[in-house]
Amino acid sequence: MSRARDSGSVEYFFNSQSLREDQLFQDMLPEAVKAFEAMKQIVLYPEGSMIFAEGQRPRGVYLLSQGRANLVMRPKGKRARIIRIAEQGEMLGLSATISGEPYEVTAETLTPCQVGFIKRDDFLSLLREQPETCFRVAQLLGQSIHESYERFPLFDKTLPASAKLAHLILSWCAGGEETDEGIRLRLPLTHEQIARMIGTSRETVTRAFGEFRRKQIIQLEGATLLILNLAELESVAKSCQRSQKLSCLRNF
Amino acid sequence: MSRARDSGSVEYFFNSQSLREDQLFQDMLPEAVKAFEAMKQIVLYPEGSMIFAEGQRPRGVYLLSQGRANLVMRPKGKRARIIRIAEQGEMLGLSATISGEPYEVTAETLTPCQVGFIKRDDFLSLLREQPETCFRVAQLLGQSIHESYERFPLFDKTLPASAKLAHLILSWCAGGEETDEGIRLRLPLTHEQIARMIGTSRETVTRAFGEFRRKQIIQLEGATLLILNLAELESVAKSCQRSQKLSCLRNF
DNA sequence: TCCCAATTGTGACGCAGGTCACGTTCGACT
DNA sequence: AGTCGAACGTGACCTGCGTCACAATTGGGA
Repeated sequence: MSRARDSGSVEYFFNSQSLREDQLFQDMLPEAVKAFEAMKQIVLYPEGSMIFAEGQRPRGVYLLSQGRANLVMRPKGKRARIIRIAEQGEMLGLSATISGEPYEVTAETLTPCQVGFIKRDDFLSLLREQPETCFRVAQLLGQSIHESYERFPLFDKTLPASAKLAHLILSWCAGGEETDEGIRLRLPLTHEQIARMIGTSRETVTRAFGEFRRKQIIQLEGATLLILNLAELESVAKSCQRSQKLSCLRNF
Repeated sequence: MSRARDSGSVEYFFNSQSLREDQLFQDMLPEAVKAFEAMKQIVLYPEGSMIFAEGQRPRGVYLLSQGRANLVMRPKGKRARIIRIAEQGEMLGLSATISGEPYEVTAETLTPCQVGFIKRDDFLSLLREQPETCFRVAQLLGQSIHESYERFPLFDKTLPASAKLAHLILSWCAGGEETDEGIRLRLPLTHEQIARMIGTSRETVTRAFGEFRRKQIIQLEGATLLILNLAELESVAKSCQRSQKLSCLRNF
């Protein structure tokens, strides 16, 4: 598929900090880790295949050990909304597996993926046998809730599209590389994908990028993004929607 | 404040099913419940006061035993967005208390409230002592994640306002009373509050209600809402945004 | 090297809905 | 019953952005 947007060892910056397998293993007793590994079975998925779909009864948790996957919601009849892009090391389907509710999102592989799978029953009984692990999982779920609230502005209708794009870019900065010109980072996403992450159209994303470039806020060279004016970007992100121009004028 | 919108024994239908104290107690060992109760301290909040604010380091969990509270996010400089209205019996601040992340939302009392409070350290050590409770809490968090994804359409910009209102109304139906005319339920919210739940303006809510009434989908008498045509309401909720009229016409 | 499909860039147009400005109705309290 | 503030109802206007259409790049494979 496509141009060389994802060639090489791309590192994503805006992935989940919490739902990572290593987050779970850290602090875990060695034998717990061993039991965990023992019940894990490895499955390979080709690019573009579906790991699970929203609405399905939860079969268990998936550990994305290799590859990258899209987490989307598809309100029927509409373009799928990208909730998040999951990177290697993440656990998928955790909340559904624990609560027994259906999977909330659909996971589709963006690259060939190697995935570890643990059946729901096995996972639950492991949690009951290992209170430490169970506690850790509860913490991870709590963090994951926190992260979804942080993503909230991206879904907020009342923000103008440029503010949402600014928000998204800012969320990537953490993983960027500081230079004396500004923060430099790789941007291995098409405008189309970005549009589906912030709930807008491809053209609007293109135009917003153009506007940022004109304002010297960012600079683009291929898939490399250079943030020249972080402060201004932050102010755009906050820009509290519609111009109050009119109200101001009226005061005269 | 206000007209008699909330006089009498109002029952809300669209509250959380998962973050309820009784959900937690169910299946809990009697002594666990007792330990739980023992560390709970009761606090009274007058109407309009704040229980906790988004961004604050978590002090502990709050059990809303009497009264009603607003959970809002306030992107600074903008009208607060109502995430959910919490009813008596709900636990607030659970995910933040467990994960240690700051509270994600602000909780403000809409009526005088009686609230039980458990300090974070106490709560955490209780979870470590009682694996059963810990497991139960993890399940509740999972369910709570599921519920937030269900609320997702309300935040989706691409849906027209009327569809989001329809969604919201549908989420109330579960608690309604079946009659031969349709589902009857109390609607103790102002248009302004509803607007802030679906991210639109007060006027738009008023107009959407008017449209539903004209189409004989609903009927309003004071704060009582009668749903005449459930099927039509569902179809409005799904109405997949912008009219494709133009594209259709072009086919000829 | 050339070609081609996938991306990016840009203008034109239309409309949903935010905002303002009013008028109307409701219900609580005196 | 009269008053008054809150909530509801409605028209006018304007803007952001979705959509369509088409041009200009870009980079990987033949």
